[in-house]
Amino acid sequence: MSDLLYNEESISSIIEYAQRLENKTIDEVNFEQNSYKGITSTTKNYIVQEKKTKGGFGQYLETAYFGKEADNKSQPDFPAAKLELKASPLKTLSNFEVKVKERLVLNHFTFTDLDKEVFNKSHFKYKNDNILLVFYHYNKEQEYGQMKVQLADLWQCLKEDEVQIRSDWQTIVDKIHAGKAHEISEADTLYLGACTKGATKDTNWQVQPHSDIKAQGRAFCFKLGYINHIFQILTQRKEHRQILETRFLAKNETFLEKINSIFTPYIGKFANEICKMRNENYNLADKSRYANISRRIMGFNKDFSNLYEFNAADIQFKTIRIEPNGKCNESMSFKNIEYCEIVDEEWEDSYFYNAITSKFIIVLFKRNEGQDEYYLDRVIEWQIPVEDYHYFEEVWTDTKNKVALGDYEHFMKISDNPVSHIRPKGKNADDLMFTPQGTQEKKKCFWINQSYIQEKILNPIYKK
DNA sequence: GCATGATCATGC
DNA sequence: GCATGATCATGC
Repeated sequence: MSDLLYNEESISSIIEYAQRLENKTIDEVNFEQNSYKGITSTTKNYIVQEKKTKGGFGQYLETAYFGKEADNKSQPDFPAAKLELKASPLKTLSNFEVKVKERLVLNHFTFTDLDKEVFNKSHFKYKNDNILLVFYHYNKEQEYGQMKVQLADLWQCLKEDEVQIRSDWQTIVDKIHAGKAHEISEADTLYLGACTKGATKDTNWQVQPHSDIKAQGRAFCFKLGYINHIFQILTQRKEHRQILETRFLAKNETFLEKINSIFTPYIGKFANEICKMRNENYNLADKSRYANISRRIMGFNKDFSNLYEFNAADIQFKTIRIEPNGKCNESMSFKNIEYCEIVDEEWEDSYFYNAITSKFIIVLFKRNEGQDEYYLDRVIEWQIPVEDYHYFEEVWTDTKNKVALGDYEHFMKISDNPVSHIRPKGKNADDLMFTPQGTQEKKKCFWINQSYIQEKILNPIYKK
């Protein structure tokens, strides 16, 4: 007890101790501190680093730095301070932007236990009220003690985002109450998710209280978009910047309510009329003009980073044009594939998985028979049905495998899969991106098939 | 008519 | 300069 370099009962003492790691590695700081105290050897039983596993850094942090026994207890890691310790790996993209690599897995639960809980006395709240997040640069070539820590700070999810976290928690519990634990999806919720565990996914089947159907065991997690948002917020607070702190929603207001109120004045108006009303330029040469009108109405900057809730929930904001017969002509594109990234990703931590399990808000512009111009028809919410995820996974896995093999010519086509395909998406055919092989290839991205958008989004609304 | 490849204004 | 969110153009 007494040889700890921090006070176990004090959140601020533990955080101060954790922040000594910032911009350093665990081994560096341990060495400095041991030298200072004149300690030449240690009796602490550090984890032997044989094989790097998921969670390995977190265990090393807990034992080698905080001097604790790694355990699986259901209480927070620092019980006296009611503080949970979590390590979150970072990665650096090809444009040098630093992003969180994986969603953050929190406590596991059984459906039977969770069925009986109320939020205020929930195990989730008990364990995750105060989380000390340690963000570190994951590098598979390095030992845990050599990986650089970038940021360590406290995140109090209920203090920051109580309404949404409560609502997400309740959404998950309500599915258990309804005997639908087997239908739980990460797309049901915005910040807090209920995720399956990758490795044991196919064997971990559990009973649920209100149905005989077995369901995959799950854990709470901060969805990838939310943990990235937390990382941005904490980084900005550290730099005393406050860009992201403006809330989009009033308390208890839903996205759809807020969005409908913003769009109401423009419903039924043609695109050029909307621009006139808003004193904006209407440029027919702009291929994204409908999307740009929608985004300007919302008051976004490009990546939502001025709108707290959009950023936190990683909302997919899309605009579709609909023809007089109720059809759309185009597939839907996503970000370019980072060839160097995808080969190291796992499906459930990939950008594309994150996108398809996010909420979609879709602005629909429509054209009637005899009209040349599209008018703003409505704004809808949508999410991809969980039973279709495996199709997206097939396309993603096929793409990852082909990139790993250096085959950039035979990605899946629109006719190869009912939901998704790969297509070019660059400035032109000379717009290239580096590959793991060190070569450069045409920029391409995942697309959701036009036929799938037609069937799942448009037919339910426009089919006569 | 549709699948596929190519392209472009915008905003940061 | 570049990613984004799309639409356009071509050829079968």
